[in-house]
Amino acid sequence: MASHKREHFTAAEQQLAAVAKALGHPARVAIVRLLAQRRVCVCGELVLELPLSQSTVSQHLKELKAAGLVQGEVDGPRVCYCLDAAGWAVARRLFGDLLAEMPVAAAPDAAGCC
Amino acid sequence: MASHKREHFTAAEQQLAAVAKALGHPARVAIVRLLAQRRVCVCGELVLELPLSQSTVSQHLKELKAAGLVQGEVDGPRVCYCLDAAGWAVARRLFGDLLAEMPVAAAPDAAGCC
DNA sequence: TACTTTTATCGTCGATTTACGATTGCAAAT
DNA sequence: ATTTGCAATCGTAAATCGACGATAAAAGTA
Repeated sequence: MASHKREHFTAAEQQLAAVAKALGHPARVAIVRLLAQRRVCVCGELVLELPLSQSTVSQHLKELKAAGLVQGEVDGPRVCYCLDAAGWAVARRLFGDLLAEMPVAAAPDAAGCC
Repeated sequence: MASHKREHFTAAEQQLAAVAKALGHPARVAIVRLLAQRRVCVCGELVLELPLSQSTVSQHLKELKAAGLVQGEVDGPRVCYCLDAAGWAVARRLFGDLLAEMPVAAAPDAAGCC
């Protein structure tokens, strides 16, 4: 249906893109995994585990916070970072909805494009 | 570049980041959804559905192809794009593995960070 | 107060992304 | 062979990203 161009993308598309973008860097994937394993929690410990400088890690944490995947609470002189369960619930829903629309490789070749 | 702390990131982390990055733009999310709905299939039709120029859409398709989520087969003068089921299977596994590590909001507050 | 520790922010740099119009290439039709 | 139509690529410009060192801010300690 050759309709007119859409002014914007849907809210779900933009939210999903935002979360996916936050996970679109190996360092940020590594950070959330480290936080999930509870092996580390404080920014300084993350720096020790990652091949990045302190300022770069802090920047990645800022982006993960902006995406709602991580939250940090001040604990004295340091900051304790942990995963935001609510944010991950949203991410689960968004990715789940998208993947539900996508093809399953039931048929081996299954291309059958057009 | 001058990184000398630990090893780099795992293969899974890099693969996941690559797929997430490909989905990290609303236009690319919209494209795969349009392809999934089978409403459109050809580049030109995608252009009509999106608020982007032909060259920009082609560029997004190229990135989705590079990420293994889309494949295009030449069909006469036009190109028929379709989702790559194998690529989506990989994406499912990568995201599934990551989400399996992430917290579920079972416990309401559950922060209990440190 | 002064000092230390920890993290956030600033400023900068190069690389990449995003977008576009214009051009090229390719396959079918004339 | 020429024309037509669609898609990929080129070239370019603005914006963003990713990284770093340096510096500031905040909190505890001496």
